[in-house]
Formats: sequence, structure tokens, C-alpha cells
Amino acid sequence: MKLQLYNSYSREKEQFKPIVEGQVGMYTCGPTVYDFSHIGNFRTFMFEDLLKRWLMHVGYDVKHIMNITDIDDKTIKRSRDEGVDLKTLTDLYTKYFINDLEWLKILPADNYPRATGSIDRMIDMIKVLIEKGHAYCEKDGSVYFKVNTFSRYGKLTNLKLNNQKSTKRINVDEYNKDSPHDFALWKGWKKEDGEAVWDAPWGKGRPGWHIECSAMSNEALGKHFDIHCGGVDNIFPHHENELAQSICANDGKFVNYWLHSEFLLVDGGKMSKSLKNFYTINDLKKEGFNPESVRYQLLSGHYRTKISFSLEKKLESEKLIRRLNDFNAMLLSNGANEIEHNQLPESYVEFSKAMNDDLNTPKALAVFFSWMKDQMKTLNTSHITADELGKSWNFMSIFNDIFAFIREDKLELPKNVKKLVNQRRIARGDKDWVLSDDLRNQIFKEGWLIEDTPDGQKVKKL
RNA sequence: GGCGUCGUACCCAAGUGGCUUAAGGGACCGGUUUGCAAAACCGUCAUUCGCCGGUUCGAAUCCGGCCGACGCCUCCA
Repeated sequence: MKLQLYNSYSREKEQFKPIVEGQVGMYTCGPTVYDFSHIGNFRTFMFEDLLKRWLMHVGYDVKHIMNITDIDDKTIKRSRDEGVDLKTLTDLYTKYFINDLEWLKILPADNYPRATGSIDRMIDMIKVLIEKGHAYCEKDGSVYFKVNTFSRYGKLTNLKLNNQKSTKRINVDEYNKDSPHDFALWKGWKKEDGEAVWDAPWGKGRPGWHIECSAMSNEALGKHFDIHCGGVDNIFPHHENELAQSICANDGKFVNYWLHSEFLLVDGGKMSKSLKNFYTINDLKKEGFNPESVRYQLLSGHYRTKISFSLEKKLESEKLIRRLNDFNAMLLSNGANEIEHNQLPESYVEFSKAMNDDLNTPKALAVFFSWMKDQMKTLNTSHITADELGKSWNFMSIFNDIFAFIREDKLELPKNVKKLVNQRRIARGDKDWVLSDDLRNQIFKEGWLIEDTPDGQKVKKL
């Protein structure tokens, strides 16, 4: 089975075919760096990471670009509120963002272009749009995209413009646009914008939100590329507008596959800063999460279904991660990694089929776990051939290349814990079970788990 | 008002016409093992897929109605 991906544009699963054989150009909408990103944001980035890892696994050379939005209403407001200049603020939160990605073991993009680095390209595109009659200038120096000049407008979103209800968020009187649906390509300078200002032929100001992605994807991946991802909330208006302006400016094709991940819910509802029902990576670290169990929580539901994040699921995911790591350790202790082998167990076929079916991770995980159970049984109860071990190791390695659930931290026992473990070894030799149990409790309180095996004590980090 | 998604065991979650008298994970309970634990293993855990009706030889899966949850409709991943 070949890779099938659900394309938001056609609203169906399509077989994936890259523009250039063997290569994939992938653009993913990155964060607005005015604050810490939360776990909901990371769900999307995790999905994109999964997609990229799978594309790489099936043999594609992936070029991945993730933009950093460092100029918009929120960044400007925040820098004004805090009295910090815009660049200092956005540099800081960009750094935090990259650190969080690293902690979550999300593979870095090939490039993280910043919006402020592509202003010239944006101005060029806007110029073209004005020349072609797709955009118009207003007295205040703003430039708007004229939505009714693009007949396909609304196709991605499946919205019929004349059928829309006016919501509180859209106050027609505030704008001097021809139509309320027209969106800003360029925003004329206002006093609140301070020094966030660039010169353009139609007046000074700053870019609108959507034009940055058109400009940056264009620069990095060309006018026509394979995959564009984001969260579902980006479909409208962001991606719809991006698509319209890109196609109109470039007279042609833009993106072949639009992929969107669903929301992450907390307490059954959408995360929002105003409800304070969101977690940052720092919050999760404080709660004692390890990156692998966060990865598991985010990847154990299909990317197009809403999932709930909860602290209660922490135990479930940790248990699973521990079991996986035990299995991995078991393979290692049997020397599985030293066997040269290029075959895979039969279960891999089913695993790969699930992944190729629009990244069906719950199914793929089920296949792997079920296989793992059989393997563990064999390892525990009977002899396993070198041939089987080699195959198992290959599957385990591939699995970890995709999901990264194996903990890498080399855990050094703290001195005091080491001492307690030694004392316990002696107590056990003396069959002093009372002392032994007491020491086990003490070690547990230090955050380490003791398992007694025929080969002696095994110590694991909780 | 328009567009759309979803409702499967105590919890999470696949399956979308016969291969399923419903995967996988977690919790619970019983057993093997253990000095006791832990881990591991074995067993148990939905005659049933929100409700009602229809299509069909056959439906969790298709159609209709109802109930419930959620999202989008101009700057939120």
C-alpha cells in the first residue's frame, strides 16, 4: 500500500505523489513568538514531526520549513506592554520555542525563517497583486486583497461568503474595505505600531498576517510545493487567504496537499489563554512528565480527531513507555543490536500499512504492542533465534525512529541513592527483609524504582 | 443562520457492509512468579457499538429521524 494522506482541499484521502520524485517540500505554520507555546500548539508540531519522520522512513528526502511569526498585533502589543523592543522579545520566545521542540524530541526544521526577514519579498508580491487588480490601496496606506477577484475563494474552507453570519469579531464599520471579506495584505502605520514599520511604495506600515507565509514558502520551497500543514484553526482565514494571494500573484499552482491536525482539548473544550486551561512545556516539566509520555499522549490519537490532554493520563502513558523501554532493554541485553540483519518481522507489514493509511497511529501502535507482547513472551520463556532477534531489533529501531518513545537519558544514580542501593544489597545478603524493605521505600522516595531480579537489583528512574 | 466533525467497555482508542459472536493500551479483579514487592506471564473484563426506524441474505459500518458533545464562519496550532 502506498502512502495516502487526507487532503483538506479535496476533503478526501489521496495517494501521495511528490512533485519531484523522491523529494518532499513541506511548509508548516510555526508559532507567533509573543509568549510560550502551549501543549495544544505542540500537538500540531508533533503531528508534523510524525508526518516528516514517516516520509523520511519511506525514503523521501524532506525539506521542511517552519516560519516564525515575529511581527503581528500580539507581538507588538506584548513588546509595548512590557517595554521591551520587539526583536528582543521575539528572539527570547523563539529561543524558548526551539528549546521546547528539542525537549519533545521534535526533529528540527531545515530552516526557521522569520517574517521580518522576508518583508521585501512580501512587498514584491503585494506589488504584483495590485498590478493584476487583485488588491487595492486605501487612504491610510493599507492594502487589501479583493476576494471577489479569485473565483475559487472559499474552496479550502468550504464556506460560501454570502451565506455568512456576522459575528461579534467582525465589525464591518471598523474597516474601510470594499467588502468585509477582503483581507489586509499590508497595514498602514498607526501610532501604536511604534517602530514596527517598513517603507512600501503605497506608504509605510507593516505586513498583514497571511502574506508572510506566501512569501516565505515561496522563497524557501518555490511557487509550487508538496505539503502545507497547520492546525485546523488555520484553515480559515489563514490558509484560505494564503492560497488566494499565492495563486493570484504567481499565476498558478501553490500547494498540492493541505494537511491539518485537529484540536487538543482540555476539560472537553478548546484551550484558551483567557480560560487559563492550557499547559506549557514548563508546566508539564513541573508535573513530572517526561517527553516520551507527552509524545505518547499526543500521538496515541489520530491526528484528525480531537484528543483531550489530561494529567490523569500521565500514569497510563508512563506505564506504557516503561514497558516499551523494558522491552528495548531486553532486546539489548540479548545482543539484538549486534546482529546484522535486514529483514523485518511480518507485523511490520501491517504496521506500515496503518501508517500509510493517513498516519493511523492508534492502529500502528496496536500492531506494534501486540507484536511486542509476543516477543516478550518468547524472550521470557524460550530460546529465540539470532535471526528473530535481528528482525526484532530492526522493527524496534524503525518504531523508535518514528515515535521516539525510547528514553535516551543516560541515568546516573545520585550518590545517596547509590549508597542506599548498596546498603540494600548487603541487607538482602543477610536476609534482613525489614531493612531491605525500608531501604526500598527510601529509594522510592528519592524517585527511583527497585526491581529484584535473579541478576540482582535493578534500579529505574520513575 | 451557514459549514463541518464526533458519540464503541470503568477510562483512552482502532475498526466504517461478511476476515470482527468488536483490535490495542490503561485501570480493576483472580492466578503463576517473588522473602514481600516490582516487572513479566496466564486468565477475566462490550452477545454489543448514543436512541429509534429503514435498506440488505448479512450493519458498529449504508440511509432517515431524534438526542447529546464539539469546532469553524477575519488574524487562535
